[in-house]
Amino acid sequence: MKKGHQITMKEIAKKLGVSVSTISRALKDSPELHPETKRKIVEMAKEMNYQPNLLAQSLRISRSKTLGVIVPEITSHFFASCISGIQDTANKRGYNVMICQSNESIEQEKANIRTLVSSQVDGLLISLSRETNTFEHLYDLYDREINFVLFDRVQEDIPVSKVTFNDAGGAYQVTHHLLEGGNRRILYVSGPEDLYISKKRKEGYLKALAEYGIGEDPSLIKISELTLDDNIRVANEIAEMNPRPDAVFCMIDPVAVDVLTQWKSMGIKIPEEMALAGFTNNPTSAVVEPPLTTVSQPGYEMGKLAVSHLLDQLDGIASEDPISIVLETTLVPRKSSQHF
Amino acid sequence: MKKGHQITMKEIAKKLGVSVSTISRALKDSPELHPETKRKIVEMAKEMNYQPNLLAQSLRISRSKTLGVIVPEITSHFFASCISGIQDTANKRGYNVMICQSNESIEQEKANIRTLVSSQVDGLLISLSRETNTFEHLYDLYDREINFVLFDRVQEDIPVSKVTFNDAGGAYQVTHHLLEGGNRRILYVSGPEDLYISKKRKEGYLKALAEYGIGEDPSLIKISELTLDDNIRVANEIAEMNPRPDAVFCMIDPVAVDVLTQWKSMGIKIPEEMALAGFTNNPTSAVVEPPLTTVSQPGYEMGKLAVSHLLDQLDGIASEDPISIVLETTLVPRKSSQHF
DNA sequence: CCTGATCCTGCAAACGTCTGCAATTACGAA
DNA sequence: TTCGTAATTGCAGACGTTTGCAGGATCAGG
Repeated sequence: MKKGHQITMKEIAKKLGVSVSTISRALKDSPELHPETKRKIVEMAKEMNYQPNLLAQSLRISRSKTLGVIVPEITSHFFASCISGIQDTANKRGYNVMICQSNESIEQEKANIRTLVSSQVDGLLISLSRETNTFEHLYDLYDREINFVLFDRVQEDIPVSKVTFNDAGGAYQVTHHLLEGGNRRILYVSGPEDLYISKKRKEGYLKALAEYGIGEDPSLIKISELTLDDNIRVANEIAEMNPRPDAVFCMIDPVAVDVLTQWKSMGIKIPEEMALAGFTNNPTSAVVEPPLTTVSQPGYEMGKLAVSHLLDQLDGIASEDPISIVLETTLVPRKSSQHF
Repeated sequence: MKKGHQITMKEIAKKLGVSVSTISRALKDSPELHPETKRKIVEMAKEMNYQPNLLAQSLRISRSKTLGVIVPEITSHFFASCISGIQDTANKRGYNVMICQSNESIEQEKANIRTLVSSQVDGLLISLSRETNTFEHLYDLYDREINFVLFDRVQEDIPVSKVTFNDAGGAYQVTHHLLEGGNRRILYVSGPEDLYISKKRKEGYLKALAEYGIGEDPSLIKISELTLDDNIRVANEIAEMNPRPDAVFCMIDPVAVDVLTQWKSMGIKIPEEMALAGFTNNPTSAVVEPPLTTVSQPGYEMGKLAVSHLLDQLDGIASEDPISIVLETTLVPRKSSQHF
């Protein structure tokens, strides 16, 4: 199987004895062309199965009609949903999408940015990696006036548009729910502390506690590296606490699921012995036993909004000033939190 | 924020008072250049933060170093894993990847092919949509000598390379496992009959039965459209059967999970009343209660192999003759199948 | 029959890069 | 000093499109 050969305008032109410019005009339905000529060309193009060379086109008009997307990992259901929303919306508006994953590595993230920029994408949608705690590469994009929008895992200070969930609000909802259920000693399992969502969700957690007159108790905050091993470590540590907390709120569902599984293997009964809750509403959370109380974040919607705003910026519809879009989350109460 | 401006070779050339061709040669480390000139240029390029315009480059050499990927849906964990494998491997070999989803629609699939071809991808990796039961668009690619490889959801007759799982083998494994467990009346929940995997898995199911001297029983085969509603319908139908089957083997995990959930809500005990098994080993299957017996398909590996072979073809390393790579699956026995 | 307008089409340059070839310079040897 | 050769650089055309401009044809009106 050899390198496929694509029909070009030149070949259509030769076949019909007209110039390439005429072909070009015919195919974009220019009004300054004789209808008959146009008809013949369009017909011939279809017959020869002509497909425009987007590369050449992009080069000429210096717009690629392509967007770049960088997510930490595609295999996460949440990010996959975001991507899905981005794709569908971008396609509807005539844009293609190049997707990269940083695999939670800042170096990979930088490399992704480089290739996407080299590929002349018209704009970028970025969700930062876990490792990303320095932001020169983003400021660099900013300085070069390359359009981009941050979503979900954002950096707050940089003056570009961002789409986030109301993470603090979601954490507040779930903590409040646990408090209402009668739980008072509520433990928060956080991710690494410099993560945007770690901070925000802790904020909401503390706010809910405060409303019940409960102050921050360092012994009721644990930090996991978010790996399976570390989640198990945390689960074990909690199991050994004396007294144990009434309830445990994990920053993300996978942690809660790992903790739950570990506890089940130790014979700890949930929710009888402790209440448990997560965050994100992964598909998994609905089917574990007991079903996991969590907070739902519509990823598809987030992707859609992020890309819509980026395209509005590119098309000059949106104002040039960066905005911050905050999506609300919804509490999904399930059996795992029915402790009392 | 205005359209970002990229540094070009021309600007470096002007700044240094040399020609563009010299810049080009310096940047690709041509040996026919004075070392000193080369050094100066490379230095200046770095200082000005020059990034090559991949579009122009691709146009010039008529190779885009980009591959196109089409999957039915990104949000499926299995396909996300494939994509991940494809990405990592492609990047390692200097290729970029454009990902599209067909959303299980043949029209979308065709549209995806069109845009990817227009984008001058060097090759395609395609997993067919559920709707795809006509294949002109693939033969068209073939006729135009565009390299592509089919994976997972393939069409058998078309003379291109394919990467699949031993679906029949996997179904055999799981059916055999159920038989060994003492089950005899084993019901198979299939997907739409024209689907490649529906057929293959049925094949393995029947083969295992045959080895136990059991023939095909049409009343023990149900077909689901693979939607939630239809899975529930099937679950109900099975529940109402009299006598019920000993065991149920679902073509894919999500069906098994839906069925399980429905049965639990009806108070049917699994595996006490019936054994249950799925296929694919989704993350969900490990955490449902009871954990679901299934067959694991390493998607990351599949993606890796598919893209490796495609790149080998492109680079002329692999023979031009299409090959068929078949990956073996592994039985993952869990509690849901411990009926007797 | 002339003039001007209108309609249609082609020429050529441009987008940014690569590369065969020609041109220039430098250098050593005779 | 004069060549020949090698080393270094530039020119120009190409990849496939798009588009401003100019040119040719046609036509109507005077």
